[in-house]
Amino acid sequence: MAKTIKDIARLSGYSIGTVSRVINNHPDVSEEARMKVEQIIREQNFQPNSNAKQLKQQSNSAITIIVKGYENMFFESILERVQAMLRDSGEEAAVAFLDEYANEVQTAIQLSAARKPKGFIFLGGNLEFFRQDFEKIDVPSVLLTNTAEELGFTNLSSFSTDDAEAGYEVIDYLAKCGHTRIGIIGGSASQIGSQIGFRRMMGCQKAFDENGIQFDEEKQYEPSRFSMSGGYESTQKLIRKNPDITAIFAIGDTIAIGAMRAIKDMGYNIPEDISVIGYDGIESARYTIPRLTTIRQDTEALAKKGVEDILLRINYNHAVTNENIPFHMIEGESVATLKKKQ
Amino acid sequence: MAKTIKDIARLSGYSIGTVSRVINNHPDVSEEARMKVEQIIREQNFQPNSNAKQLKQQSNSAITIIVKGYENMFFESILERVQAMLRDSGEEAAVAFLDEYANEVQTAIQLSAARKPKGFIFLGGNLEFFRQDFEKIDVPSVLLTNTAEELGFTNLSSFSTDDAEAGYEVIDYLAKCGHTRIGIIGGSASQIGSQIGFRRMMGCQKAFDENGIQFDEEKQYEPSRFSMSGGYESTQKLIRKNPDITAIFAIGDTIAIGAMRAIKDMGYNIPEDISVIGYDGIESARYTIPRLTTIRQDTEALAKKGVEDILLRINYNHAVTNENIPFHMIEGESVATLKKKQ
DNA sequence: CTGAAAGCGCTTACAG
DNA sequence: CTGAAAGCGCTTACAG
Repeated sequence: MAKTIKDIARLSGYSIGTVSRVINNHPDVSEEARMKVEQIIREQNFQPNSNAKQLKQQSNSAITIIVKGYENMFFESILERVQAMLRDSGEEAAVAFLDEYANEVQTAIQLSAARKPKGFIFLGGNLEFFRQDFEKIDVPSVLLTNTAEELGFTNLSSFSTDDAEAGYEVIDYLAKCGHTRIGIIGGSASQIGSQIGFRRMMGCQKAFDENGIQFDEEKQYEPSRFSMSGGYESTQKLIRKNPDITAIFAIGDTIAIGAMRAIKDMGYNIPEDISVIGYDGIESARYTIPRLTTIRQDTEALAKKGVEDILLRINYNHAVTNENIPFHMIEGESVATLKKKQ
Repeated sequence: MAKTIKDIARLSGYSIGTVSRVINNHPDVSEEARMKVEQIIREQNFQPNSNAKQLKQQSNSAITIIVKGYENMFFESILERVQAMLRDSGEEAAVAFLDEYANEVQTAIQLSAARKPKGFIFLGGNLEFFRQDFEKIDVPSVLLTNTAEELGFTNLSSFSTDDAEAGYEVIDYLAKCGHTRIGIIGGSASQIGSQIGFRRMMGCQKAFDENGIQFDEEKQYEPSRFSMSGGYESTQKLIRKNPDITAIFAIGDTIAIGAMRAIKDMGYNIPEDISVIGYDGIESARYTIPRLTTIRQDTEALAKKGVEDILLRINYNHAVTNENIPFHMIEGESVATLKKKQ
């Protein structure tokens, strides 16, 4: 049978009020009482009931990590890091996996009502959902891999990669390698600026323009879920529409891995016939055959800064931060340099 | 401001007792009252306070999922499924990632004292740790991917694949394909029967014997963490020790993916020079180039049965179950059939 | 079928 | 410094 604060009170000879004060390190307890109560607590191996405590304090349950997408290996690696860091700080972490297209803010609102989490960490997020409903959330939150700066919420920090800049770099790199017939897969570019994919596309467009390359979104872009099967299918569609394509930019490594397999299954070689470039820099990308060329997002920094920021804001009255984390391109073996046409 | 059951009572014109009965689907409520109360709940977007509920019901905090290993993609896929199923049942899930070699039972004991979880789901586990300390855990628990049958705990179910049988099938398959110089990587075979790797090895040994194939563990086996980098390194070691090897059995797909990359980097082709066969049947294995031949563990069944079992045992007095889930081999493109020597 | 009331284990003004 | 007591939001016998 679990002990309660009442048992400790009885055993120690003090009241439950005093026991509670000892447990919560209140200053106004005599040294004598503190010693005695602590001894009994140790003897009885007593642990306060967190339900009662939280009910009374109107406080809050575990920090909740909301992961958008079941099959996105990039988020999985961040999740593992975030949970481990939270754990090292003595914070429990609840996790909710959501469909990639689900409304993560609605989910957070529901969880808020039911369990009052201390805070939320979003792995991926659609800014439109935040704009609509995030005001209903009043606990410190962090958005990872997308920037929330433009929203201006005072309880939402964000750490992300400069997606436009990275998108620019990818296309510019392909152009410098001599590619002019380039396809892009992944995300849903049509969304009005709220999605990761959109910002990456903006950067791409700039690089197309600067390099004088034609890009017909209708024809050379194919949306895709952030999954291997999504990448596989959208690549098939893209190549059927554009049989003369020489390079594909998959805006997520998970998508890229599906793309590579599709290219192979359609009888082409990578990179001889079609080059592939990814985005994220997940561990798997270092083991594909051929190795994937990709943009490496700094997972450790993303996780570390996100966790530090939320812990600080949960415990103190710190202001939010919106920060871009540097990225860099990793050259693998999946991009070919084309001969210049004379 | 969050609504309480009191607000719903006031707004609906019924008492809080009746509201509570509606929420908990008690039978003795008039249809009329049920409709009215449910309508108000919907209108107000009311969520019961789980702290109060759990306090009253003397129940406990979230079901905790303990994942052994940070980089094992097989566990990641089960984790996502388990969390989603728990969520659909209205159960919150806390997650703790541990190092592959950490003591998961000690971790569970610590978490028990601090938060009294309703139950534990272990993704992977070392039977030796369970034997030593699991008696200290008194909540319903489930071990996934390893069998706990021999331990006889009355609060620990287990669902797993018949590892010995599957190991046997792998080696027998390679033998039938004409392979006689076979290497095995992954796990730590030397452990005394407690580890997954050991049971798989037992099955392998049987197949070696039946097929009259030599297997010198010292020379043809290489331990490895369940990670891509682990697979990469152990494959390098194995091939250096056995340059004439024609097939490698990696006892986890994550390991196998590392192995394939290592083989390639050493200048060999798969499967022409060296065949590779994996274990688990993770999604990534369907996208490798070449596609990985592997043993598919039934992830959905593992997750589904594990969750159903723990929910039943949390709420009722059901007995534990120890069940083997059927597996099957998926033939990919990573195993070559050798010409019979005359 | 419904309401009034006790009580889950805790925290925290309040009074002394 | 300490105790008695109210109350957090819920569930559930009990009485009607």
